[in-house]
Amino acid sequence: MPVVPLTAHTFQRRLLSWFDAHGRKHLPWQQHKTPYRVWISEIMLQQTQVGTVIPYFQHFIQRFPDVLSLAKAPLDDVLHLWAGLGYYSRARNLHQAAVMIAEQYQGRFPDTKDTLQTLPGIGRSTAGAILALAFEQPGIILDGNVKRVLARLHGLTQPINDKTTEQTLWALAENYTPVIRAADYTQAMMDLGATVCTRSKPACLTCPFLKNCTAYHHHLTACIPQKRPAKKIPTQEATFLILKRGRHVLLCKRPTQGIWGGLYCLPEIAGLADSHTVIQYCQQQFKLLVSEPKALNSFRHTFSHYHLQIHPIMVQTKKAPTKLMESTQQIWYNLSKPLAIGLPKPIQTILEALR
DNA sequence: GAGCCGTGGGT
DNA sequence: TACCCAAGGCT
Repeated sequence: MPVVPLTAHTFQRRLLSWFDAHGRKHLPWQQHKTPYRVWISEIMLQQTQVGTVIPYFQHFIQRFPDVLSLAKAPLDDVLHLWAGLGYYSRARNLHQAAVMIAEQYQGRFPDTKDTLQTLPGIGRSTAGAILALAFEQPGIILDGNVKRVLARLHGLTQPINDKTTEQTLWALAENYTPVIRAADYTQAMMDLGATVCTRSKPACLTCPFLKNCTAYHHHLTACIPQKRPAKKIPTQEATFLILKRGRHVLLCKRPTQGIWGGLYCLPEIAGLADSHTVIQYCQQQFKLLVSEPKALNSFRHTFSHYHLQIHPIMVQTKKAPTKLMESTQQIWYNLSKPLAIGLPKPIQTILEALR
């Protein structure tokens, strides 16, 4: 039994019919749809699951309901609402893009592909998504969902991240993208990938393209998309210093580049530091005399490209904070009155335990 | 262009 | 446990 061929027009018609019956239409960013809300959701959804994004989206929109409110806000406020979501360059880029829209486009959201792609954080696929979802233009998306659907439909067994495979997929995505109902089509492709053509255990028997799917007919569904060779990630160790003065804890702002860029963190000593090293460090870095350090339970935090074994160690000081020591780079964080700043997830957890 | 950039859920 | 990877983009 051969695979039934499919024209672009038939694909569109059947996908849209499926969407009308089974698509998602009640996600928060689909209500009161504006380019701004679509943009925020698309950035949050980069490499992040829908269920994780929803509460962040609600809080973010409540605090920054439009581009101008976002542009006017301090970056620390933005990072505060982003804290825990990860990939913090997204938040920094979002803020910078909001400033650009306010200053260069008079607060009017850009509506062309090329202009959108000049904004930091918006690449080819996100630009296509915004065009389609917010402006009903035939923007082309190629995210993980679309790649999986198209690769299976066409039986592409090559590694999904190959350059040539990528080009093939963009061409296929363009071929299928309709001129009308661009928003529904785009949402439908993502919904099909997210709810039917899932990575594991796809619901092929409910798929509108069952008869047309090369992967299904050749029993290749489980092999497509082919997973890239897994690279093992290294483990690093660091000592995180919990430097307490009464109800205050010392936090340092991290540099913009690198992990947790722009967020506030506990002072960090590379490797596993012993008591003597910690006392010496406090004296040299902060001019503080501290009590005998007390090591807390070590735990592991995993990033996208390495593990970090964290060794928290607590010390106390009685010295009053000086004006010299308080700066935007270095703050005494009041455990009883949390500031609106960005804190990495493991730091949130540690501070929470101290409350 | 390959490495960098977070976190949580699924298996 | 360990590994995969999710509505990617930037350098």
